[in-house]
Amino acid sequence: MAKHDPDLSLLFHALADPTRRSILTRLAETPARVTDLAGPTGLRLPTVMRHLSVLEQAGLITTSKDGRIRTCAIVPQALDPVRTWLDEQRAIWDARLDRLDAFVMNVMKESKE
Amino acid sequence: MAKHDPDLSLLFHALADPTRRSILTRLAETPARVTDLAGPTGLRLPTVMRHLSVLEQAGLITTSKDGRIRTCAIVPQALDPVRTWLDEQRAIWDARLDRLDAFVMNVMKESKE
DNA sequence: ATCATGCTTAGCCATATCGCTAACTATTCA
DNA sequence: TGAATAGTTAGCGATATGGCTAAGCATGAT
Repeated sequence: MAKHDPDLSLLFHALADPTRRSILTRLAETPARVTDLAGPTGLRLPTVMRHLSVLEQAGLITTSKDGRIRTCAIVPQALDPVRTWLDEQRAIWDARLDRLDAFVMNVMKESKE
Repeated sequence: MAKHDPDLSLLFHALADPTRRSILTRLAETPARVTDLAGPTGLRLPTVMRHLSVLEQAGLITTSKDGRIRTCAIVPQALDPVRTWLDEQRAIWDARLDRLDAFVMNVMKESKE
């Protein structure tokens, strides 16, 4: 069985949370402070901090601190591995579509029990 | 903040595990029985079963039982929402790239402390 | 009828996740 | 200097995750 990129696990896991996806969407608009990000979520600061740290460890955002203010911004190319994996899978999956179609037909026939 | 598709959470979460991605890759080759999938992973059957159930709930695979044998197959279009989300994000992220570039320059300057 | 095969269920254990509060540090403003 | 602001750290509790074993239940072969 194929070896699989650990980075992909981090990325997918980071993207699996709705709050984190909101944060990303918000950051796509413009960089923002931690407090700015906490506001719309209705979550407490430490909670948001943790989400940010997950996003940062996955490489999806960068943060930098100026005085007491930490500013967060997306890292656009961070989604590239995900896109690549998706493209690879689509290529393989589509290549087998004919075989799969036959199988699905079989399944549908069988599941009429 | 935008509302986010719960299906995406299921999909991303299902994809976040290397074992599950291996299973998907294996299934892309050809449909397989549960035992066939368990073999290469080195995991026990109940463990594999759980992974399969996660994949099935995310809509990534279908399974059907013929006699005592359960056969699993990928659902090719299941990745579509992921791809759509990725495309949307890229559109937004790229649209802000100019602004972001300016910000990143700023960050790099600041982080030279 | 019996036995092996293939899957399924129940349940245990260790760890991770996601939310919180409380308390702390560090900056900025008055 | 003192107080407000922005973030951080520590740690709690409930739940989810990912692995396992043991035992159960069908089905297929002898």
